[in-house]
Amino acid sequence: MSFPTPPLQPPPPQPTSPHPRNHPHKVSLNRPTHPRHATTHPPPSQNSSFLSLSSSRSDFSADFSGRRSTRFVSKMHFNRPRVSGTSRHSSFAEQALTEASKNGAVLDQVLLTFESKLLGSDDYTFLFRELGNKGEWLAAMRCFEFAVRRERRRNEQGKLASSMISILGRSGKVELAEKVFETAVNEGYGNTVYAYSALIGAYAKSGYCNEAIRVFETMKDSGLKPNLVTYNALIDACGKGGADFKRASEIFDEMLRNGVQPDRITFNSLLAVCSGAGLWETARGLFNEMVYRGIDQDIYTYNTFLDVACNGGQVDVAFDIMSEMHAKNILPNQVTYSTVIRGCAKAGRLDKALSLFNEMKCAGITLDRVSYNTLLAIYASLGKFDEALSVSREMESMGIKKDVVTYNALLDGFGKQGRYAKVKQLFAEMKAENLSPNLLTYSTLISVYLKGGLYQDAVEVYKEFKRQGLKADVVFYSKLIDALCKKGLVEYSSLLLNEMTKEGIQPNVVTYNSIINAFGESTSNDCGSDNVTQIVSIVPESKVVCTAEDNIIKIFEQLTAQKTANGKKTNGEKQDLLCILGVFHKMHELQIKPNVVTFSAILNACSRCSSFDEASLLLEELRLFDNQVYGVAHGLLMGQQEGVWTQALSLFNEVKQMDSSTASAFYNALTDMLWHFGQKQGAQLVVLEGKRREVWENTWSTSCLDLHLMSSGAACAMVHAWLLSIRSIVYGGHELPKILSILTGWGKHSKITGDGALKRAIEGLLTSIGAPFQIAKCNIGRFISTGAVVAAWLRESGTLEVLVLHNDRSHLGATRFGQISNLQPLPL
DNA sequence: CTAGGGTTAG
Repeated sequence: MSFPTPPLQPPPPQPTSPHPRNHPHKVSLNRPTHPRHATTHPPPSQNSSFLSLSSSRSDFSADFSGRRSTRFVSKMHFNRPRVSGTSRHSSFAEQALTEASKNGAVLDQVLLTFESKLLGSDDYTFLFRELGNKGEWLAAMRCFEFAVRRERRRNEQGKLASSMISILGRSGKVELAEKVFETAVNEGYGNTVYAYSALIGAYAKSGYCNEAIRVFETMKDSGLKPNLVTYNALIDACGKGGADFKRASEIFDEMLRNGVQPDRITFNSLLAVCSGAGLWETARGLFNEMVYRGIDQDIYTYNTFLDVACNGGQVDVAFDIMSEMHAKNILPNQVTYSTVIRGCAKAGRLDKALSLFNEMKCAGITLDRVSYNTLLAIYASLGKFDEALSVSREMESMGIKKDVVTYNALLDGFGKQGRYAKVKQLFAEMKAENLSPNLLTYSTLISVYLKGGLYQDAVEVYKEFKRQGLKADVVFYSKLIDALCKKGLVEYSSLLLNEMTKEGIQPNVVTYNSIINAFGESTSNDCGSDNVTQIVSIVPESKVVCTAEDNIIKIFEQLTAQKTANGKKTNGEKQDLLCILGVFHKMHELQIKPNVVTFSAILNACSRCSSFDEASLLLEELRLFDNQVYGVAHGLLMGQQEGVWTQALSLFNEVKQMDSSTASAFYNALTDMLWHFGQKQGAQLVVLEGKRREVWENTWSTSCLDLHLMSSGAACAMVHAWLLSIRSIVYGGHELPKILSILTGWGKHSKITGDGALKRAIEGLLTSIGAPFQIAKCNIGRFISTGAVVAAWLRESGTLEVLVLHNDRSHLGATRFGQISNLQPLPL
């Protein structure tokens, strides 16, 4: 057995209509936002009163449910004190708080002293809320219990319990909140809408959407009628817990059916659901719906709306929204700015991000902790360490101490540049400042060390991580798996995959995409059969009896011992491609929905494969999973004319909704694959479509062609198209600019970093077509020529012929042979 | 009951 045979029976999904909804031409390219664990969901509701929103250009296809990663929980701000309107407590309550806060104070005594003066539940609520806000849970709980015990009236006890639950919930103490709730119910004062709503809110804050819904059902079963606050809390839980929009809209529908009118907060929370799910179009629909219903927008609405726009890569729209805010006199605050700035940075518009910081300062908005960390992270990720460190100094001079986020950004930045000494120094400094490294700190460090081959350091950090009692999550493991894949150590990554599964942590689409990427890199990697078998045949139950010794430590120590484990050479590319099919099946089995990144990774693997048959076979097989997406890739590869292009355009529309780097990766991968297999005209069609949709910024002017963000295949196709357009300028009787240049950059964006593949490909292309360009003396990433020389060349008789591209293959079946012809063609 | 910041795939 040399490689795992992929299962032959077709998987359940029907190629004809993967969409339950009404989009016959809709392509099911799953967008890469917020990967989640797979869970199953009920079918879409038929009687959605949200029809106007969900059936207009909806982006439901993007949303294949499940829980999202822990990052959303860690993102939440606990301990944010509540801004209360009118205070109902007496001055005695404040005195009691002062007394209780004194050093050495015994709370029980303070409570007894003030018992006669405190005026019932409002005073006690004030007291334990303040204690809770200070993080003194035990004191808050004792105070609450004291208050409940001395209170006779049931409804007052109920008030106390609801307040306590919501205070605990806001601080992330969800278990304590549960306990208070249970006790309250058992003792007969917890069976109120308020207590239930508070508990739902507590679950919401911690991202436990399913639990919130479960409690909601229990509440209805016990005969209580949910009110506006209940529904709002529940929708909030959907947003925080990563539920899909469908789920939230079902709650919304139910709310309407029960005659509860949604308010501003309802809509703000619905918008937040869109933000998590990456549903820009839906968010726009909601925003319009608010206007239609006469519900005023506030700063929350706008900030959330901006967040959705930025997450969807719609930075220009974000600017429009900001001007709308000004017009409506809803003034942007720190949240507004840090949201949009981050959006700019994500979209690669750094100049704009930095100018927004200036704008912010000019507007008199002082940078806060988040703003500073955003700025610092931008610099750190660019490797601009002087600037990053200067931001951290400015931050401290403003009285904001560096926190874990600051350090994590610095560690990541320095680590990515291989500045290990600096990494170690920062890590020590962080601990010296009494900041506890968190899960992210550890995964960053371990990944940095693995990538650098510093396995011993990786082990040390991992051991420390274990000593801290932190629990690894899917992101933690995925990061390490990716690091190992990047080192070409697929077999070690598969051990980690096994290990995480045994620990009960399900891999997600990101985990698998890392692995698929590693398969593509076949020449430098060991993609031997054994590890692949492991990857596709993970069994949930533990095979190894796990002793006190941690398996990950064993794996890392093995690495340390072997040092360079890039051993045996693979049996060839054919095997790699079929391995991908196996991985794909495995993903399907685990209900992990592949997305556009999976698609790009697979196409990249095809581009590295010399066999057309293998590539087309793989794509054809994958049509069984997703005929629309892989049908386009396969159809273009086969040179099919009719039908495919229409479908391709609809695929491109889908991609256009995604952020620029996702979109360009997609176009790069698809064009590369087509170019690689001689479908050059097809490649050019795709690349021009990408250009038309501005996937690569500023690619094209008469005097300069900037290819630095493109893959080799895309760039080659683009060069042809550009030269042809220049040719028509010449033949139109116009002058060319004095200097023409073609930028390839330094290979920074190449799939294999720093190898200059793009530059070499363009150099080869220019030579082969006889284009008179030379490498510029002052810039090795630029080819130049003069307008006159190029014009003369373009006028030569043979030039047009070399510039016009053709497909090696056209029409279905023309070049089909071998096993492929034995396969049934699938309906398109 | 509502808003922004560090992490994984390309």
